[in-house]
Amino acid sequence: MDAKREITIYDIAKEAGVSTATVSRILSNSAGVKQDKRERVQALIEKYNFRPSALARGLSETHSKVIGMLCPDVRNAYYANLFMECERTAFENGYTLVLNNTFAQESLEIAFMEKLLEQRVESLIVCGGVADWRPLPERYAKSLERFAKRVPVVVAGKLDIEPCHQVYIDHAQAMCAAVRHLLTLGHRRIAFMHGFTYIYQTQDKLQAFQETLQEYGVTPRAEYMINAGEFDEQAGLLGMKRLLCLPEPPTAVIAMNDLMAAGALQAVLRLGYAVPGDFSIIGFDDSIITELTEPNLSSVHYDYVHYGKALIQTALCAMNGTQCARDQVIPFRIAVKASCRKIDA
Amino acid sequence: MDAKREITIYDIAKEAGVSTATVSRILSNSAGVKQDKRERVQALIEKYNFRPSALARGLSETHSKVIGMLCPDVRNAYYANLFMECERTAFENGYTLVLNNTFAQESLEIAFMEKLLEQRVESLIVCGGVADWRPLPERYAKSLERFAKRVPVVVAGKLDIEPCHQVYIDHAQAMCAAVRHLLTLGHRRIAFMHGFTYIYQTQDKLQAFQETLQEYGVTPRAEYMINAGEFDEQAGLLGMKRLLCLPEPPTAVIAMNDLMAAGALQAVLRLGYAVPGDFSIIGFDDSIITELTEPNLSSVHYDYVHYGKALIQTALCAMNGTQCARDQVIPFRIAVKASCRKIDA
DNA sequence: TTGAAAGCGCTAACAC
DNA sequence: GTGTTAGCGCTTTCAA
Repeated sequence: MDAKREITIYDIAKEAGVSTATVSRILSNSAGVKQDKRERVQALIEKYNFRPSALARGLSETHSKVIGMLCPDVRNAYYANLFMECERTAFENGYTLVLNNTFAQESLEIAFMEKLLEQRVESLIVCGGVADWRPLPERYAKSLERFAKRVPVVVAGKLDIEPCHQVYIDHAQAMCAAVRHLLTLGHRRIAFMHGFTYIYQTQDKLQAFQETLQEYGVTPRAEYMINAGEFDEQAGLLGMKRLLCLPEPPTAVIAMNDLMAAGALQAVLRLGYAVPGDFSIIGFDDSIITELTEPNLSSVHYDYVHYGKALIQTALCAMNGTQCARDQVIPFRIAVKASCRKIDA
Repeated sequence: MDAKREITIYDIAKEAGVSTATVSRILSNSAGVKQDKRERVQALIEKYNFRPSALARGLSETHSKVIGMLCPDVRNAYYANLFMECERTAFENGYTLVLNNTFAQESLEIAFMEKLLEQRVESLIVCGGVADWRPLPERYAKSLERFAKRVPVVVAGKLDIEPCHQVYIDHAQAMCAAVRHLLTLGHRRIAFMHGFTYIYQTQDKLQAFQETLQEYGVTPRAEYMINAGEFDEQAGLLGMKRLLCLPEPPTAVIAMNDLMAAGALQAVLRLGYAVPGDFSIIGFDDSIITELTEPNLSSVHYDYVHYGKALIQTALCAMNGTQCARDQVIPFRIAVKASCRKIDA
């Protein structure tokens, strides 16, 4: 299995009695090859199950036909969705998408970037991770900047590094919509449960949360804005417990994402309360998680198909030098499910 | 950004006044290069942020340092877990893992296999998808067999294609454990909700389910073995509804996976019953899903770290010709959470 | 310790 | 239409 050399274009050419150029032409399906030769070569290709080496081809054509992608953790449904959709469009365009999980560790992100650079990816898609931190670590910014000088990088999120393209969700607007949704349902005591504040999304949402409330004449209360630390279900559960202990608990809570919303839901149920009977909950991402809990969670929905497509298409454009917008905003909408109810004011 | 040629080893060699061989030696950190040259070259590498082309290197060394992986859908937590762990060990060993989502579509799987072949992956990890079908589609078997003739393929599951290695869970034993767990809790009316029966896991579990019950003097009932079609939460929900309509519903149900278990849980709750008060539910995979529902779902747990490591290590062994077991079984255990309770017989 | 040069497998001028 | 040949960027003998 090991000793045997891979069969090459030379072998095929020789046995078919043609030149390698002819075989190459047939491989790339270019016109101008006599039918008989074409058939003879095809037969040989079948016979030996010959597949041209992408390495050699890439070296020769000086392009790898691969796009790199960085995300903190595909186990997170949000990134899994993005990856899927990106892979789909990349594949449709003849590209391979190589994904790396960075766990939002700066050194790992940089290490993967170096590796992707060596692999001569023709573009890089950065989803979350250190790119979301504010302020941005200097070393990271430098790395990304250097990367962007060689091949286009498009960020799924906001990132003001000059040469990077950005495709993102307007979290402020999204938060605004979520708040309004709850206000419309009659809620006035609304809480926002977030995670670490060094993530720009947290900052944007936090600000929009307060502004929107004020806009509608509701004074934001400090005890209703809680930092749960992490962004997972455990944090959501703990955070919600804290809210429930308040002398005057909120009637509705907005969670930073579905994972935290699911945790919040558990906290409520465990204490014997009902959702949406006693408390309304809404999350962000509208991932599969919203369909797994009872009740199903209302959530801010993004069009992942569109999102993924935009990411890759932007990369494609940038790669072939076509003019394309440096910024793109992905629309969202409130996916109303069963976790929020109308209350009497 | 586009016109500029990538900097090469020649550029470095020239500017440093050494040969490319010397630069190459420095890149691979081989001994026997004078300190001064080494430093000069290093400086240049830094200066230009030079990264050797993996394409050229792969072509020259005739190995790509990449391993391919096929799975139906990373949005499924089970595959996401596997991928993560595989990526980790692959990376630790200097390999890149390229994942493709095949949606369990035969033609897509084959298309991706061809593509990976072209990329000269040094090994292939196949997780689920068409490989789980029984009988195995002939065209697929042929493709896989041809692939395996070139590079080692290791399957995360059972697959009796001669040259493939297998790392899998003993689903029969796992089912047996799940049944015994419920029997021990006093349940006698136990149901099993599965999906399509053309998946070998379904067949194995179904058989073990019946055998184990019989072994313990419980006669399996046809109406307690339901085929819900798909393997998702919707199927679980519908299937559970059917069970609840039975004149004599089961007191416990085993779901094919956590997704279906979550669906079953919803069905129970929506009809006003309690879990585990009125019904006990247990799933398979022990994915994050089990932590998102209330109550948390008991589930059959696999050690994903071990699983992923075994997959890659097997590939690594096979690649360098080291002797290694063709079959490996991954241990499991029952992760007891809150969805099953003891009942009086 | 170092360099020259021959590949690795493919593509794309360029010539016929 | 088809073949010759010069790269693509790196590694690795083989000599020096």
